[in-house]
Amino acid sequence: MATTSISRSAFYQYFEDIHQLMKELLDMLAEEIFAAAKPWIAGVGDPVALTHESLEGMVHVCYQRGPFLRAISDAATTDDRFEQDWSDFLGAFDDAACSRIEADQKQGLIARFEPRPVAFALNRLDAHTVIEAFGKHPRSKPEPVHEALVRIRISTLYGSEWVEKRSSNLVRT
Amino acid sequence: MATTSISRSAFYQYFEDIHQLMKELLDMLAEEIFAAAKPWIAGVGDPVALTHESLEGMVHVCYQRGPFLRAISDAATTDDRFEQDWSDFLGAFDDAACSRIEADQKQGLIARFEPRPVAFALNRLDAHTVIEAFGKHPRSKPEPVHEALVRIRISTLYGSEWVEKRSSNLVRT
DNA sequence: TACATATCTGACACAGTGTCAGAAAACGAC
DNA sequence: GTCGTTTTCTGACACTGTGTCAGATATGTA
Repeated sequence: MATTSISRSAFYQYFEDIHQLMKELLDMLAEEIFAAAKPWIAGVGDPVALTHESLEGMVHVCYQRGPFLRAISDAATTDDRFEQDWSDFLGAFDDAACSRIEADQKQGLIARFEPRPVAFALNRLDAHTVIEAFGKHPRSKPEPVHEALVRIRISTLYGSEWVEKRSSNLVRT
Repeated sequence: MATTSISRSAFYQYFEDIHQLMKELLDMLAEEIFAAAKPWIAGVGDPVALTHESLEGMVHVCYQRGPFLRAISDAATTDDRFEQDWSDFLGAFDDAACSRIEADQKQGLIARFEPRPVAFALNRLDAHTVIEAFGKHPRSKPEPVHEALVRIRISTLYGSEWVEKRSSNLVRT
């Protein structure tokens, strides 16, 4: 508040409390991130390419909004109510990733394993990697982060042979 | 303090401040976790088996100490000094994982990619998966978490073919 | 100008963290 | 036991962050 022109009291006329401020920021960010992740979540076509595309969008949004993302994630550790909101946000991604993995398993594209713990772990991977890499200035460069996330997700889900194939294709074109 | 028999003031005779309390807890936990992770970090032999062993130990320790781990991780988001301590702790793992990946790349066991971002991402994966899975009661079961972390790390580093091979071996024996 | 509505502010209350002088307890010598 | 010394503990205070509220100020309108 010290850096703004209005008083602390005036703030409470626009937001019920700090929790609600963070909640609205989270909702805005969630919308952007879901939109970016949509290709892999709901798209049709080569799932390896869709993974690449979704992670590219997700990394791009998080690179831009890094400090917001970090503030939101930090707030989740101090406010009991907001912790639930943050958990719901990540949980929605877990559900979506789970569904996609199950669908691809039925098509024989992904090996048969319990999807829930792997989806959970991969989502914590993405979330906390971008939070730590982009949350504080100076931020990491987005490209190496994107490449690492793509490599890990594709190796885990579709097989490591697709990682090198894809990168060599990209080099040739 | 309300749940203890001593006063708040007495606490400050044993610890300089809350930061120092968390720091000592972190140091204790770091020792346990480093010891558990040692096989893959510094061991010789089949790296796939060593990965499995290290993650088993790490998951076991974190399952037991989950609430402590979570408290420590949460403290890092509110205390500037402690944030640095936590960052150093994770950074030490990044360095160790980086070295191991580079060594295995020289031996041709791991594909040639930039090791730092992948090591960073895999460590955030492990850390925040166990924190969220084991940090709050009721805790998740450790076995599915371990299996997911093993699957992801082995697929990413040594190739996804080793995941199924290993699990089929384990079924037969 | 006068009234009504919208917006803002200072003062207060309460919780969390750290400090400090002095009280209480433990110990040792006689 | 009773001093004197050292260790340990406590209540009161100071400072910061969060939220509330009555009343002041600004804005719009007839």
